[in-house]
Amino acid sequence: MVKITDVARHAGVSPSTVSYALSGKRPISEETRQRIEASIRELGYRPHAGARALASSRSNVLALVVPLRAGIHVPVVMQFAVSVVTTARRHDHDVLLLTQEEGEDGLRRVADTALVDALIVMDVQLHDRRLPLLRALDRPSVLIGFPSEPKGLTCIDLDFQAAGEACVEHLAGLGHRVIALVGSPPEVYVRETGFAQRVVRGFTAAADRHGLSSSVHPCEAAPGAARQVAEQLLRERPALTGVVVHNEPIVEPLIEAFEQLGLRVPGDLSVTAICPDELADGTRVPVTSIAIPSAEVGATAVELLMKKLGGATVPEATLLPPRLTVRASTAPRP
Amino acid sequence: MVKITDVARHAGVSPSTVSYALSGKRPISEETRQRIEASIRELGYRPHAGARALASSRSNVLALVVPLRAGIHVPVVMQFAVSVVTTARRHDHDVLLLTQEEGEDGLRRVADTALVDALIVMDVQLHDRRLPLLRALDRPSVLIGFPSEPKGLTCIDLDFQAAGEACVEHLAGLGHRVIALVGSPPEVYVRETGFAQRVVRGFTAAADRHGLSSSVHPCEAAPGAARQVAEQLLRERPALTGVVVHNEPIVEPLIEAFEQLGLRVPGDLSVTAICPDELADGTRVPVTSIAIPSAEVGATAVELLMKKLGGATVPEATLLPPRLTVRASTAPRP
DNA sequence: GCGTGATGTCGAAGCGCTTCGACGGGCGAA
DNA sequence: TTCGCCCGTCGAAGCGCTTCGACATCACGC
Repeated sequence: MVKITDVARHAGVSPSTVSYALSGKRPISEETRQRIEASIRELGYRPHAGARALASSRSNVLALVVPLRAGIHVPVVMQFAVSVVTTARRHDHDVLLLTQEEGEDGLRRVADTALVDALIVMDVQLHDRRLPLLRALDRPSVLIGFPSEPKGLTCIDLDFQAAGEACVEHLAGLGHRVIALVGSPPEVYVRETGFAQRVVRGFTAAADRHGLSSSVHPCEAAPGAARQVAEQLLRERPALTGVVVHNEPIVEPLIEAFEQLGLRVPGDLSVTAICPDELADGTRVPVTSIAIPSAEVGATAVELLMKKLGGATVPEATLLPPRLTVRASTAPRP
Repeated sequence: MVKITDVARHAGVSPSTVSYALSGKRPISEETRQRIEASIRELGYRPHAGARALASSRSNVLALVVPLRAGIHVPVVMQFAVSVVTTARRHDHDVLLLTQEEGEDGLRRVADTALVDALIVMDVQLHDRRLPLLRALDRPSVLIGFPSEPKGLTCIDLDFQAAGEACVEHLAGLGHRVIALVGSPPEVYVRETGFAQRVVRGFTAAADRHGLSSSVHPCEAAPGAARQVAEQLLRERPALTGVVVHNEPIVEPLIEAFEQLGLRVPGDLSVTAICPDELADGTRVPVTSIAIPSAEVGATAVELLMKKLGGATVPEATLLPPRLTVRASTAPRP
């Protein structure tokens, strides 16, 4: 293994000079730097990560805690993770993957052993058990999702309430007067994941504001359940012309159910969804939707973390504004 | 931060004794060990990862390189990753997440800086550009998938050839005489990913062995393409009664296409697939399938790596036997 | 001509841990 | 009784890097 002393000798300088040339923490003459860089290339020098971490008390590694639970849309998690890794690399950091399963002990472990400099925690619940620990830890963290009490933490997510509102605005703008929200499975609300309730809140508030008749319907993430909800809606709310779906797996089945029940989309019924773009684009009738901007959330989370590592203070809450993409599933009220 | 000298002082022993008590590399009297463990608990001691890595030249971190490419079924990757993390933790290791995008430089970087002790590389192609590097690296690695020349490497994957065969055996056992394989998109074969060809080979060999009439049809991963293939099959091979699908996204669309064309599954047509169990179970007609055992592959990959790190030699090729689960989509020939 | 402040470089002291050689005491074999 | 050996423990020497203080050099203003 070639080490910093080898480079120093080869370049005719002291090890500390090499170190400073690499880190830029002290001025080094252009000429010396050139010589050092040439030596580094020639010898193929790579600083030892452990030694660096020990001496500088910075590992240049971020922890990413991913959820395992059922009901989480896996591609979104993956996209998020990839975006975190990519952005972290841009800041010369690597990413350690942890699973929810490891729980608080896992967080404590990687933080206390100085394996990581900072943490990103996905799928934060309203009353997440990890919150006290995250507040107490001596390393910065960023949470994806909003707990009920974000004081002292840094949180980021899509603004789900605004997303719910935006869907309603869009439908209202098209003249719809009777609308429904087909939501996530009941357990998601019980679990207090926050974002599901926020959609409901935004949906209801906007509907009220526009004087629309609205209703909310939790729904299991299975095609059969979608069919049932569709039937129920036709039965109980025959004047319905607008639907907002916040439940990835049933977007397509729900539309099909409506069509099999004789409603054309968007001819008789307009449908909008809050879901990843790939999903909205991949259905037979492309769906007007608000994207889950997982890549953007991931990148922003890393940027926030970098600022915190740099000693800057960042806002406690970062809400990404929803962006609605109009596709083929919505039309003016018939 | 509490360090090993603090523990040593508190327990009335020397730092090296604490170290040996922790690592078990030298005998320590039961009594002393007890005392040390008590001190560790009381002080909340956690060894510094960087210091440990520096002194022992073991970071206890594994690199996991995940693919990004389109056409890869994301949930499978995620499931695999989770399984790797879980198994690694069981061996007191952590997992660093790398993306394919980083390429050879990324591999070299984490290996040369001693950030990781070993590597797991997913989605290995037949003529993967990373192979020479992996062979040359001074740390062990395990590949998921088989290159054309696995000499000097350690590879593991589902035995896709046997999987193709098993599907045919199943259909043949049910009396089917005319069968077809609906495969992956053409570019997958061009890309030389190996596993797709292996399925074809197994399929064809088994069909020949049983004297069945067989054909192979690459297919894009889109519902429209599924429909086209279905029509083509009905037109060109009217006696067809058995189909093997190796293309996750179109399993369901293909079955639907057949049914819309007037064929009942499994009444008129038996369908088997090679796909994740969740997918096979989630369709309207649950599909008889051979699972992609991602969790098992991940766990086994880690175990192999641990053996290699322990100095043991492991087989170059590990092929996981296919397991066929009979569901509702196959029946005896009408 | 001299103090002053950058500028560029060096040497040495750690960072916290592992590991090697050494050593004292107890035990069985001779 | 003595020799040798194993067991349990200690001290010290690193592992490869960063960083702090020191120092020499040079340009500048007065």
